Amino acid sequence: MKRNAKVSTAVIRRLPRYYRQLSELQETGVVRISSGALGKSMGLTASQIRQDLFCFGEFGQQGYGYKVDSLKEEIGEILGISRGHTLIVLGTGNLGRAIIQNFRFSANGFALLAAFDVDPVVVGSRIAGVPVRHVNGLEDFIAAHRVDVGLLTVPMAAAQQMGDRLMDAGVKGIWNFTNYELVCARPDVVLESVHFSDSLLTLSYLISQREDMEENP
Amino acid sequence: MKRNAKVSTAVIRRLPRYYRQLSELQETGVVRISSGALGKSMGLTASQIRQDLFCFGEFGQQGYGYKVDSLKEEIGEILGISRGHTLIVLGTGNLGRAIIQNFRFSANGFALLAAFDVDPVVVGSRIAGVPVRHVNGLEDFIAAHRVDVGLLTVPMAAAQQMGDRLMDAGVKGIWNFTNYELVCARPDVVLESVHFSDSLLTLSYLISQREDMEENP
DNA sequence: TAGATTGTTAATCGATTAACAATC
DNA sequence: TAGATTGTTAATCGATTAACAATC
Repeated sequence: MKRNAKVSTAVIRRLPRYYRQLSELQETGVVRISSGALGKSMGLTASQIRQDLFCFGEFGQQGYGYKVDSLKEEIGEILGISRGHTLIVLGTGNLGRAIIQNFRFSANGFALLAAFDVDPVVVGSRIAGVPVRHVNGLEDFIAAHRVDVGLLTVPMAAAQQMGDRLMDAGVKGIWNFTNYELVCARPDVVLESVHFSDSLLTLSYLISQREDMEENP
Repeated sequence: MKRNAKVSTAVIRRLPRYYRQLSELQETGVVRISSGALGKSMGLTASQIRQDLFCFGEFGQQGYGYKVDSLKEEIGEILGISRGHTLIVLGTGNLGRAIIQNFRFSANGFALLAAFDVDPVVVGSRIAGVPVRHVNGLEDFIAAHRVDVGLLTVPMAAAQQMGDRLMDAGVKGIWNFTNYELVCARPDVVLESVHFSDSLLTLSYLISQREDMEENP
């Protein structure tokens, strides 16, 4: 790795896309790829890709391009996939349960240690092998284990309170799936939110534009 | 509305956030807000907010600010919330089921008409009141009803095929929750993807940066 | 070698910020 | 009225694109 100084969020947000695209190329059996071809497959320019990678070092060979395997590996390293990150899930409602059962945490370098809930019916059980504990024991658990991230799938009304407890207990990041705009005062905690409704409303806007265009062409 | 000519995606992505923030202010009983205060609560500058709104018209009053109610209403209108959009869900696995049961479609101006699956066990049943039909009848259903959006929660391997069927059947947009990078050749169809792993990997990167900083301060 | 493609600097473009007259 | 805050244009900043020497 090279300069790294102040990588823009635009670049950071593209890194996972590169990683995903390279994984798909790898599965398809593609061994090498040029910045031009990679860009075309992702809707980016060759320049942009070379500029993005330039933030982190030199990963290609002149006249040849990039080896899919090793570029994927390098980007995975940059993303911290091999750092052994851990997380816990707060809230085992439909969404929490779905994520626990479906999401390939290990493919993203995360180990899911436990889930937490208040419902006595689920506390003590396991979901896809993951033990469900009572939220009362949250702080003790975090103190006893290294927990990097807390995933929030609690009801909106409980989001801020649970987020605060996670931050106070010392997690490094919060992955927020509630539709609540979490307030995070601590500069040492990273907040990443997945807002389904933001996504759907964006789609709604774009569709509405098309509808208008069809009316007044 | 005023000029509207070429609104950048950066602005479009902020519109749902404005809408969400204004909704929260409304619930808190806030009646008026200035661009400065709204910006502060969202981590934006006053200038940026005024510039964003300027794309669509004049919604405030000099010396006063914006009425929370009416600004929310206006932005909702821009987003197309009152257009009576409709959607169907493809795939009633854990994630599809969770979204059907939890997501407030109507709060975002969408009506969920039906879900589709191949599993004979669920076909014919209802999930949260939504009828589950067999995928074989997909095209007939879309031909018979107005379906604006197809939500994809099918297995990754089926994503492209189902996406193509939706596009061929004439939906205006696809809301993709699979981790597959859908290829959308049609310029008249809008593609919006929610990639959980992109989000987690971004978080992973940012956490890793903090970890490095703590090692070499 | 010749052709291809990178790494990297410079030029362009677009988005954000600043400024301020208009006006509530 | 005086103070506040908008709408809107101009200035700045940052991200994307272009260009090209280096080199595989």
